Amino acid sequence: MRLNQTFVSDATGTRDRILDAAERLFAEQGFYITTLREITHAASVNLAAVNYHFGSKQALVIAVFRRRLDELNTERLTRLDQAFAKQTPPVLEDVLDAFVYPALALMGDGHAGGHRFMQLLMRAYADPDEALHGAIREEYGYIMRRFADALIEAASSEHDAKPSWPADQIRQQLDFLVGALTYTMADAKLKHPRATASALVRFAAAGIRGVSQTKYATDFKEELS
Amino acid sequence: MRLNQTFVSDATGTRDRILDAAERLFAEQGFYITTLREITHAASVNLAAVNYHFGSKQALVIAVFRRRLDELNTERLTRLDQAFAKQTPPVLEDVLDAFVYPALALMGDGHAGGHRFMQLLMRAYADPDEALHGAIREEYGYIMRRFADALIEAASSEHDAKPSWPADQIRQQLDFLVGALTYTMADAKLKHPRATASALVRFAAAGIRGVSQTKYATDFKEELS
DNA sequence: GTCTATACAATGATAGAC
DNA sequence: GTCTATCATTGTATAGAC
Repeated sequence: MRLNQTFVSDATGTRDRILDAAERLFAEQGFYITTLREITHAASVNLAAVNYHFGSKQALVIAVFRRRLDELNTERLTRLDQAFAKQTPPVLEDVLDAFVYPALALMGDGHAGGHRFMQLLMRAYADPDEALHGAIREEYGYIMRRFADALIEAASSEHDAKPSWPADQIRQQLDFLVGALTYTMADAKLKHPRATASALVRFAAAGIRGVSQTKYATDFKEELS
Repeated sequence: MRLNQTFVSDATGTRDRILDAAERLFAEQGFYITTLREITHAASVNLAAVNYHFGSKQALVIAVFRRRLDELNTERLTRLDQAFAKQTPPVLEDVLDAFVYPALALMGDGHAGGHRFMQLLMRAYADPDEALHGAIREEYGYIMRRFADALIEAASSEHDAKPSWPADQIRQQLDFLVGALTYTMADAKLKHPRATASALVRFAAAGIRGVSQTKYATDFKEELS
């Protein structure tokens, strides 16, 4: 597959040029405002080429997304492995670092491209498009399982007596972290991304450690809806 | 102001009918997919009525938003006052409850309208539209200040000796909470909203309490970007 | 002041020639 | 694989009726 590169064609293929242009424009302006004509003009290709290569604008969005998300999550897994190599079971903060830091690394030092990608990610979460949702979930499913397992190991090892950490609770707390990370990093006015990421790791670690020890229970009237 | 109700007109005014229809359709489908023709058809008004009453589709989005957000934040302030009435300085969990619970209350028991409003809120955060951003910030600014102050009071009172809680840190942690709340509640597959909200309050309380005591410091290479 | 009918430029998408 | 031509639909603007 993917042999659609002709010998007499341009330096880079049409498909890749579309992806690059779309990524930049989506980041700058958002999905809907950006028109296919803008993209194809910036990529110096014909308007119909988008529909030929990707099928629709929606599919192009997903393709752009998948590429970056792959990169982000690969980096996360690498760092997770390093955390385990350093110590097994790993330190809780190291696991959280492995999840948070790569998102930060996308913030290309002053280029401010990172904020925009986080905004894109947030847009994808909030988007009513189910196909886009599905693609994200698919891309994230494995990562979330790996990190949830790692967090359970790390947290459980701190409590000598306790047999195991409630898995559902950890998964829920990982969701809290994803929300906090995405929301905070998407903020265009964020001043010190590194300090913020560091604070988030400490906050999440304290939250995970503290919940099991908390005596105070905030019970809403009914527990199940 | 707002006396645009004629005696021979329909039961409800044109303006309100547009708002109601737009709110429902935006929630179901999102901002961009929903057309003005859909809205005006559902509201049984003329297409041009939208531009007459609101000026643009963008302005309509903001108007729909402001109405619900007002309601949400008023309820939050009421509960915050109750927390202070019960005990001053208030209990940390009570303050967090006052912020989290009203978002939950929007989830009209089975009607599932709450998830959708939270999705709408997330969409608004992620939207590249600066006018919408500005309207949200304006609506939220006062609330965030009030809750940040309350959290500082609550947290500081727990540490007898320590003079005051770092204000910037609390504000940052409040942002973490907003992100986690919005992301989690927007999830369409959320099973037990009440239990989740309760867990979030405990998580955030532990996070806030724990950070100051944490010895482990996750320092990224450089602290300032 | 409110509302309606209508027109307009720009959009995503598609068919068919090359 | 690529391009030109064309389509229905979109948000918006305007002129004029009540």
